[in-house]
Amino acid sequence: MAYDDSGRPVDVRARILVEATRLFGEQGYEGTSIQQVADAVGVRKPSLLYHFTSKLELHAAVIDQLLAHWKDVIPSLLAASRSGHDRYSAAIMALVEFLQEDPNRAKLAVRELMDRPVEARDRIAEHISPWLPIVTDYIRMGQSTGVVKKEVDPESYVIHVILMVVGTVAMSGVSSAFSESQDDGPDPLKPMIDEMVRIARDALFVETE
Amino acid sequence: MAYDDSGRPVDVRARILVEATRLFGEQGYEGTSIQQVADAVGVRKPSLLYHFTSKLELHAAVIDQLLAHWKDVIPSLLAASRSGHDRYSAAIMALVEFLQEDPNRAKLAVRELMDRPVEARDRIAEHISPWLPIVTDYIRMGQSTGVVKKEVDPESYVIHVILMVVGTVAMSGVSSAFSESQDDGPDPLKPMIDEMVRIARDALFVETE
DNA sequence: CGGCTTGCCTACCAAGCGGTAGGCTACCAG
DNA sequence: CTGGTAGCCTACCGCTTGGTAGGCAAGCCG
Repeated sequence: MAYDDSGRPVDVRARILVEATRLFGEQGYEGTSIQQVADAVGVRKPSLLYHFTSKLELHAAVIDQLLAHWKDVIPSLLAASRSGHDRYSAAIMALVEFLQEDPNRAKLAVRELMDRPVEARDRIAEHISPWLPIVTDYIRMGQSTGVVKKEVDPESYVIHVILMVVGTVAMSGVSSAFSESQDDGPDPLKPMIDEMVRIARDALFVETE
Repeated sequence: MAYDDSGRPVDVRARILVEATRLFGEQGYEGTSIQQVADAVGVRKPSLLYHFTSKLELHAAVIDQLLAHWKDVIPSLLAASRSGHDRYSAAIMALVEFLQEDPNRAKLAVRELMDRPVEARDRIAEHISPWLPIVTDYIRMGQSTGVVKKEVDPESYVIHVILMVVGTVAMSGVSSAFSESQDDGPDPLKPMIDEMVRIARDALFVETE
């Protein structure tokens, strides 16, 4: 894919996808008109509809692209999480950073889960569930070697961690409502993310103090 | 407030609020037309607009009602969580049950946080933050008596737990995508909720095995 | 050259949106 | 009985929506 001087894709179709992802994430599918997307890209509405014959097709393309991104990131996360506390934390941090690159990814995912639960469930079953056993098997292995708490329900645990990460990034816009005065600094989300990693770690591994 | 034989409010205004809460939760604000709400209630659109002079006012009323519910529930949760592991778990369960009564409460809250982060932040600061110190002070007290882990960041911890509960209920429609075959039974969400309570507990209290 | 395809455009459409005007009925107070 | 108000209605408004028809310039290919 080609990019221009300011890092945006030259290809109009790709630029439409970028703006649609952003706007769908910020405002939701129903809250975004294809006119808005066209304006953001800098083309007329019928030109947009030349590339994506309907709003629904545009939506499908946005989701496909998001899942394609996931497919790239997941294997590296799996590789990173394969040994002990530190690398496990690093894996979660990598997921956080992937989502924080563009917080609309997280928002978009959350919206999708609420707006189209049935379709979202099917897409999860197709694209994400296949690698779930890799993680849960590994957790069970840790349980048998005594590294991981035996009370952990592997499937539920993994889902909760993912939900917590996605949720935290998606709601980042409101996090400052709680920590009243200390909202300065470059990354006001950092204490939240640190605590999240700690929760996930403490709930998984047996104490070794 | 008066109710008819099937438990629905007789008062039209109250019935509009019930249906609007449901539809805004299921489809979002932009995804719901006042025509749909009117149809669900069984009145004409202008009749609805007689009770709420605009769609925005209807939305504000729905959110107000949700917050009023919260205000009733929070004190009982606080009272329940005041002593040890078991009652802490019970408090989380009470919150889960409050949200599960009508899952659209959770969905609505999540949508609000994403769609209007600024306004949501203000409302949280007004209605919910006042209660936060009560919980965090109690956690800090537990830290000084050695019951609660000293690494816990009280503010972040509480927010994560709330986020996890609300998120789990809001996404309940897709949870069955992961646990493939065992989705039978009366409450398929139960293992998820049990694991959530365990995560929250293990991340808070020091181990006493 | 001539024809075809690609990519973007102007102009337009029916349908649905949030909201208003104004009329009708039932009730309640003077 | 009379005037006012509450509650709901039919009819309508301007505007935006997703989507279509069709034209026009540029480039590719025989």
